[in-house]
Amino acid sequence: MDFDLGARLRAVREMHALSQRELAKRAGVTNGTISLIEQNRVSPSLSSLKKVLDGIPMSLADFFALQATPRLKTFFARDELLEIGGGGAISYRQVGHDLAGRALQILHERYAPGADTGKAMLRHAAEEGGVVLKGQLEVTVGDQRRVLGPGDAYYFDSRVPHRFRAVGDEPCEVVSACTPPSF
Amino acid sequence: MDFDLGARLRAVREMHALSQRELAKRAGVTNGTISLIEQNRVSPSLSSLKKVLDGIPMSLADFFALQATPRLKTFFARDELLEIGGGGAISYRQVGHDLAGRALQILHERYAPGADTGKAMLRHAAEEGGVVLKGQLEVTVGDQRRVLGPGDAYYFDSRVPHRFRAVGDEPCEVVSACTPPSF
DNA sequence: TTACAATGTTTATTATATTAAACGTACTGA
DNA sequence: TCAGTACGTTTAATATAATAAACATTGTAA
Repeated sequence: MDFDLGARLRAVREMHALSQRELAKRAGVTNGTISLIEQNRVSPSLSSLKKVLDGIPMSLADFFALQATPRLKTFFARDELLEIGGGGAISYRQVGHDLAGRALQILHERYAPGADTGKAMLRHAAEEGGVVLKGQLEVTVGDQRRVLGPGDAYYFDSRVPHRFRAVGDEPCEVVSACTPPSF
Repeated sequence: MDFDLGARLRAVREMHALSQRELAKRAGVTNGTISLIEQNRVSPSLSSLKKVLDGIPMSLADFFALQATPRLKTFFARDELLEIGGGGAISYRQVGHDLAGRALQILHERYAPGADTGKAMLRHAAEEGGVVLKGQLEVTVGDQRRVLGPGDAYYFDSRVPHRFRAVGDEPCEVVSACTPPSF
């Protein structure tokens, strides 16, 4: 075997918060069978593996498709987030460095008091949204304008001209997402 | 088994213009083994099936993908996820009202201490990411697991089974985004 | 026809997977 | 502290898969 069948089954089982005995009961096999499979001490018959996956439930196709999934970097520590506008009035921390081919761009944004994306109102394709965490953010989309506070959010077609501006005395913090990446 | 494994193997073998003996030789099994499998008179061990497919050659993922039925309604899987973890332990607010036709789904999520999605979801939505704002969130993606704190983030292919769990004493807060199902 | 080679199938034996039950550990509440 | 429970692991017995070899059929060439 060129992949760790046991480890994969164990990962999937634990992901579903099932004990070996609980899964065994649902699958109609014994807990010992699952234990031995997870330790790679046996190579299960397809009928057994099918029963076990039915108990989760997961299809054989999905189970084996997991090995074909290319693994990207998944977790990012705070200081690993790419600082895009560092030092300026507006700074961005981008979730994921290497965005090539990715379908989403997620940003943790900080606006200094009074910071403004400017009047240019960049137009990029697709859609965009975000949640305000701290401070007050004035959002202008087309002819609509509104000041958002913590917990407020926005969502719009980003082909419409738009603009962000931090108002008030304190810094403003936002998490936003847009698709596709516009950089 | 809810599908005809033997017939599928036979079809694949004949498609490649291989005799049972020729394939057996390449695979390192006996011709009898292949005959019995194709007649569904045995349920092959995974090690045997793997050897046989290697002789064709074809991956297990491809072999089982042949039976894969297109998963519709994956779009609603997220709602199911939230219902399961619901009852107050996990609350969320979706940015925007009607999700239909949108390119992005953005959620502001709050996990009570110990709250757990408890389910590994398989979705057709391509990618997913988020930023932790408060508390400690244990994120499991495939067989990778990590505890994230404020400012930390995650990003992954959401077809991989995944799970979120709030650890520690304080509530956990996250803003996440994912691309919609691809039909 | 005859002989031969290649095909898929079947069978007795051997190897292995699965079961049922026991085992060890850790956690929990009385 | 002591049961009681749930967990993963291990082991002897049993069920099943894999092998090696024989069997049956078909097609082809001498």
